Amino acid sequence: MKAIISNAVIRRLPKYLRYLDTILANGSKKISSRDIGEAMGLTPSQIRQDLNCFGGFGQQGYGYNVEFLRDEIRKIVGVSSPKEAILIGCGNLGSAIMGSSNLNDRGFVLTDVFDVSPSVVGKSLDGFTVKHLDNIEKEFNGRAPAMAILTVPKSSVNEVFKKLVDMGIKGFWNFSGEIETDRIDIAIEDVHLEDSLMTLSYQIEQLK
Amino acid sequence: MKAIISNAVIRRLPKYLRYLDTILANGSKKISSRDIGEAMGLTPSQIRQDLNCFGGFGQQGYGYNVEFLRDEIRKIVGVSSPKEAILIGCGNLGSAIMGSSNLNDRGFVLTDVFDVSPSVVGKSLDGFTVKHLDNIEKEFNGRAPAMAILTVPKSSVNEVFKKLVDMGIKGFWNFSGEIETDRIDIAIEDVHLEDSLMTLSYQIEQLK
DNA sequence: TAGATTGTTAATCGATTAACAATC
DNA sequence: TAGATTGTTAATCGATTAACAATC
Repeated sequence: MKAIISNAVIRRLPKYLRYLDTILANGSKKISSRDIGEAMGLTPSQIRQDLNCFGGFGQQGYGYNVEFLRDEIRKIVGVSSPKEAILIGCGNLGSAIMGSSNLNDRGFVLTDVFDVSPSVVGKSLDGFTVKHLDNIEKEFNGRAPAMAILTVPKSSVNEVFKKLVDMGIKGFWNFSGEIETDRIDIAIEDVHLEDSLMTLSYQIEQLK
Repeated sequence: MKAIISNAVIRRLPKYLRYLDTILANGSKKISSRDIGEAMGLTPSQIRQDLNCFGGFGQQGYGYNVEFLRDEIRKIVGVSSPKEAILIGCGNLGSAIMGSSNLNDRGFVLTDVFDVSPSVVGKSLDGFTVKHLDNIEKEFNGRAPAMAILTVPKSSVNEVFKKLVDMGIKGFWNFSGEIETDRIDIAIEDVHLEDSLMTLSYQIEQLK
C-alpha cells in the first residue's frame, strides 16, 4: 500500500526540479540537504523528509548526486514520460500557452489545438492548424490524449469538460473557472489567475 | 498590534469572494457558515475561524448577510480601492493579460504597457499604445504605480525588477521566473505556470 | 579512522476541526 | 420563548523541525 503523499510535498517537487536544473547547468555534481535548504529557503529536515517520501536518493556522509536526484524527481513528476496534450480555446491566453516552450520538457507534448470560432478555425497558429471542436471525436476516433488545456470562456467550460471526459480524457489544466464534477478518477489542475491577483492586492494593502 | 494572518487564510479570501459573488448574483440574501462550507468543500468551523481573523461579520442565529460579507471581504482584499498597474512585456502572455477583464474589479487598473522590442513599441494593443521601457522614468516622472506585471523573458526579469523598484514600485505580479531580492518592503506574487503543469503531470501519473 | 550527512524517529508547532456558551 | 447559528475556546490532527543513530 502506497502511503499518501501530502499536497504540500507534491507542490514542492517542481521547485526542487527547477533548482536542481539550475545548479546542474552550473556544473554542480553533488549537493547536501543543508545547501538546498539554504538556497531555497527551506530547512534541511524538510528536504530530507520530502525526498524520503519517494525513496532514499542520497548517501550518508556525501549528500545527493545532483543529476541522479534530478532524474529521479523527473520520473516521479512524470516529466520524463511526455503525455499527449491538446488545447481547447485559441484566444489570447491559449495562444500564449501554445507559444511558450513550457509544455515540452514539463511532462507533455502538444499535438492539436481546437476552437469553435470561424475566425480562427482553419487558420495556422504557432505551427498548429486550428481544428473545430465539433470534430474532435472524429479526429481522435476512440483514442484520447492524456490531457486537455482549457482556455475557453467561463460560460462554456462545463459543457466542453463533459464532452472531453466522455472522450476519455483524464487530465485537465483548467484556466476557465469553476468546473463542476464529482468524478474522482480525473485530475484537474485549476489555475485561478484572479485569485493570485487578489492575493497580491491584499499583500500590497498590508504594506501601507 | 495586528495579529499575523496565515497564508492559508489569505489564499482562501479570493475563493470566498468568488463564491459570494456567485450566490449574490443568484439573489441570495443570507447564508450560514454551514452552507458556505457545503458549497465550497470546507468545514463550517474553518469558515468562521477564517472570517473572525478580520472581524465578526455574522449574526448569531441568523448567519451572514451575503452582500455585507462580500463587501467586507472586498475591502480586506483591497479590491474596492483599485490601484494603478502597469504591464512590462507585451508578448503573448502579456497580451493575454491585457485583453482579459480580470484586472479591473480585482484591485487594479491597468494604465500603461511597456516593451523594448521595436516590433511592438509604438503599436496599439487592446487600446494601449506600447511605450518603450527605457522611457518609463520620464513617463512617470517621480511617481510610481502601485504594481507592475512582469511578463518579460526570464533572462531580463532581475534587471527590469531592479529598475522598477528604484522607481518606487512596491507590488509585482511576476510571470517571468525567479526574482532575486532581499527587500521585505515589497510584495511579489510569483506565478509559476510550469509548476502548476508539473503538479498536473504528477496527478495524471497517479491515476495510472 | 574521523568527519560528514543521510534516513528516520521524536518533539514541536501551526492549522483545522470540534464543542459549546453567547445571543440574535 | 425556542431554535438557530455565530464567535471563540479547547481538542485534534497534520506538517514542520529537531535530534540522533546509521553509515558512507
